[in-house]
Amino acid sequence: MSAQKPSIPKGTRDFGPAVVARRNYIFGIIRRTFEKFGYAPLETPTLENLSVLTGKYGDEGDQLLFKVLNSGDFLKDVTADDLQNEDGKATRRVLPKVAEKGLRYDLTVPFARYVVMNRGTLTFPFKRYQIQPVWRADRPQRGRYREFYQCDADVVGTDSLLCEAEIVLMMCEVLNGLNKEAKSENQKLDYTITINHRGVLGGMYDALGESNGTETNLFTAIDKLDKIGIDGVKQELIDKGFTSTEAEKVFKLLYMPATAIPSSDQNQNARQEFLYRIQNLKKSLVVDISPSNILAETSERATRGLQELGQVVDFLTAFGFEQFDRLKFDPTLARGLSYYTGCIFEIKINNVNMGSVSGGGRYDNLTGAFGLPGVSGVGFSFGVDRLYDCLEELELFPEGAAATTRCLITNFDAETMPLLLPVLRELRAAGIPSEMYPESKKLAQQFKYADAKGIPYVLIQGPEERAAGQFKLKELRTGEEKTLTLDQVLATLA
RNA sequence: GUAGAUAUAGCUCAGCUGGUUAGAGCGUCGGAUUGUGAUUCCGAAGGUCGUGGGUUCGAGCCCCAUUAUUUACCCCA
Repeated sequence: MSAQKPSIPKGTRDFGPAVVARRNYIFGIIRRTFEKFGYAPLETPTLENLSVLTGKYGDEGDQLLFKVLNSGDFLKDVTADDLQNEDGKATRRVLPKVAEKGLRYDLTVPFARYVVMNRGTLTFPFKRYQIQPVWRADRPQRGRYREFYQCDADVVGTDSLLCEAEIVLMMCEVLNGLNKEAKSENQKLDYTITINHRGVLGGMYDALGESNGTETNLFTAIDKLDKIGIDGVKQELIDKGFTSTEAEKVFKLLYMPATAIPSSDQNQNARQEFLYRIQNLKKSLVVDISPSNILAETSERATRGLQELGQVVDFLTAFGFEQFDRLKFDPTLARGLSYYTGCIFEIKINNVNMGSVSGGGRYDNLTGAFGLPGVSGVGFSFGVDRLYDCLEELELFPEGAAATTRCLITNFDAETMPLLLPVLRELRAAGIPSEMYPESKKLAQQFKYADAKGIPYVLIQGPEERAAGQFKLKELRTGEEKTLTLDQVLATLA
């Protein structure tokens, strides 16, 4: 029997020590930001009941769920009739009988489930963050994995747009934090936070009047504007049942001339531009709504959406937010998840070819699916795996993030090694991560070990040093060697 | 689900029009240096060329199939 070649499922990865250290660096910045804004940690099970997961992400989402086969005789409830596939629905019939659990697909739905199950004990508004892996049975490709981490922060139980404003603040704080290590300006993550409102999108649909195309088709088509261009979107709209007149109308609404009130304050300019665009769109929507129809109404949801976007900007201004140049209003932003109802967010890194590294939005009725209607929530999520790929491409990781051990004690021979164990204890007691090389191999080998592991210092006490009651401490980076007493060693390494 | 690309040493990849014994760099191991890494010099090990068929006097190279990986589309973090 030949040994099998080991492998891991596609779309999954091992994380070696150096990678884990750098991932923890990212997690740390995100976690500290969430906590600074008053979010409390939550963890939920890897497995959820399929009844919790299915139907929350649309038909495509259900397809991407990893289902877990029941334990034991998982075929015991399946009948011969179930397996008849003349109608092509055998899979649908059999699935609930053989699998009742699945891997979580995101962190928001488990959170909603948790909120409903614990509504009696929670204090609202409830702010929680959650950093855990999720699984999607997707086709892996650049920046897309089947197992990846999400870092969610959500608030439920308040409609206040302060939450939306704070999401922008947290997004900036995390990305600014990640840019701290940048050695030059063009090494930084050049990020843009895009914001839109589902009401604005809905208002555009309303502005078309009676149409054969569906609202969802309109949203997903214009979301692709930056990818496939005006003609591409137009074609897709027509394919999906819109008339070319309607398509033209959509582009008329999206067309927003740039404002021109230049001043020396870039932050002020960006803020003005944002507000100007909102005003502009508001006018367009009103003017263009079915002028021939006497019963035409100004779309209520559009008005509400634009008003809320303005409110978010006002809160940010009052807070003293100074990065309006990072915040763009983009009426074409749609985002896939169907449960969003209010503001929606997305972060793109402009100088790295990567999908969005963060996204989120408000959902007015997420807990409704679990029997608790009328609770509003808003939240967002960072994709750590994508952020990692971006930082790596820009070489933005701090040096030494990978090293754990600070000092290696060399091992001369089996007899004297135990005599140095008290020294090892003292190093550790002083809070210096240290290790003794476990075998009495030749020194070259032990030095190579320290070098390969990125250990900065090697401590030596051979017969000569012992006779003098001293130690030799070598700093590998410089090659410098010093003969020191133990106290001096501790002082150097501390 | 749709379309393309790739598969050769532990890793990254060369390999010409199909022609003798399969190549490099890095890494690993040994030595130069029996108390010193990285750097320098010398040496060694390491291959069923993804797998299975076919064409040919002859296949790493051409053809077919298959598997794996990967990129783009759809969708998404």
